[in-house]
Amino acid sequence: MTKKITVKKIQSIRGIHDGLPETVCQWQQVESAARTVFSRYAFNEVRLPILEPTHLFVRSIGEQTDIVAKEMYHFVDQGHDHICLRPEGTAGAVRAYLQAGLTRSGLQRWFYVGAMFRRERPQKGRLRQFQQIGAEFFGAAGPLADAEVLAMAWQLVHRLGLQHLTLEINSLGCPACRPGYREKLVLFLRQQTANLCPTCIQRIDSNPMRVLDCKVPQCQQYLQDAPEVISHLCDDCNSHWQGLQAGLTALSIPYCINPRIVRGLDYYNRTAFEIVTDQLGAQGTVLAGGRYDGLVESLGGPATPAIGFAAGVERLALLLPETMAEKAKVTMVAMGNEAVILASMRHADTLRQAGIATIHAGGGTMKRQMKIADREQTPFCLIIGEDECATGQVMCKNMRNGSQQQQTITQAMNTILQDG
RNA sequence: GUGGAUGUAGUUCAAUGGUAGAGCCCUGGCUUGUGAUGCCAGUUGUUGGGGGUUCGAAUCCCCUCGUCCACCCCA
Repeated sequence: MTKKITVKKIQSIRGIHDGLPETVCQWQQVESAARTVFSRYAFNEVRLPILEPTHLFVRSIGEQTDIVAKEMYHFVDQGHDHICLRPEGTAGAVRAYLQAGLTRSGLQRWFYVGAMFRRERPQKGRLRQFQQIGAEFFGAAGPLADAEVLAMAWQLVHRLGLQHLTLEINSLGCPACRPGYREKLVLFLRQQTANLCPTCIQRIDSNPMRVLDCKVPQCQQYLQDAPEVISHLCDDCNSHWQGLQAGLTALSIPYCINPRIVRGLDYYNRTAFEIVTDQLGAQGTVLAGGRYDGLVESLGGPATPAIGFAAGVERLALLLPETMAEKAKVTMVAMGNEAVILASMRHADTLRQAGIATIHAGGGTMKRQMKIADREQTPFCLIIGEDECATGQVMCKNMRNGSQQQQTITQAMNTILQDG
């Protein structure tokens, strides 16, 4: 008698999911679209660390942001270093750019794909470990760079065949003009305190621009007449803003102005943009980015203009049609003694080396092996028994129409390759 | 961090305090070396986990974990 022992199943961590074949297939579609599009804009891939010093994000993203204040996975390692799992990509990219001493190497166009970590409550389109495709363009100050980067982002979603997406743009001003605007906004908001939600009232002092994208309908109602950044831009910011729009128009990129776009991360200035969908519930932002001219300097480098964006791989994948994992082309069926089995293995390998994805049904009864071929949906079956083995041939069966004929392995290979 | 819904076989779902079941999947069979439909047979569960109430709990209560959705935040 054997006693059945049940072992407690180990589960993945909350909000951290496995990528199984069908899902990964979609991720790869997103990635390959990005690689194709980005390479046309001469952006080069970088692979950056997942672990970074905690301080990097405190300094760049801002201590007051939710990401840093409560969502980072951080810990002290055995050497007493403060380390965290990166919650986003831009800070690490800037750190690497500085560390490599590239500030005098002209323009740098980078992109990356990788996992980011934020300890949030999971929800549709929101995971604790998720993947971002990001792009960063260092060293270009003019609006042409903004237009190109936005165009690249737009081409990415376009290449994925996604419909019903909107590109929204805004300008956040700069350290020269934002304080003046901020004062006007605070003045306006103070007159509305009776009508605003408690969170908004709190934010009037802490971060007044965030009030603008409050989702409470009543707040939005009273914010309709709020002063907008884009009508309070300084001359430089305004000409940059106009230049961006001229660029987008010249490139025939459809966009709409959304003066409510603000940024949770502290380092953004001037151009801010998002590509949004109405098909993902509350998590409608599929790609977001903007200009961050002050970040390189604030991390200890020379003043360097820069612009970038990040796209959520899982969110984009949610918009893609369902896909099938990669299927094999041929099932190898072997009937007979060991010599036959070995011959079938050699044949399978010959096919693979010719670039034909092949699975071996593993011997056993004919029926069992044919069922495997059927389940795997391979369009062809190569059957080898003692007869075929003796004549150096295989039975090549077309599983779609049921026809079959004896052929040499080379002939069979041609038949399969011609099938497309 | 807050709120709502939810958790039963590999999977989709039944079972309204009284013996845990069905479809699909899977395995084998319906004579010899041929899959999809058909027929027959078979395997599968600490009912997420732990406590409590009860003669008796998948069912009621408490705790905990996961999932989904929303708030918040963001990609």
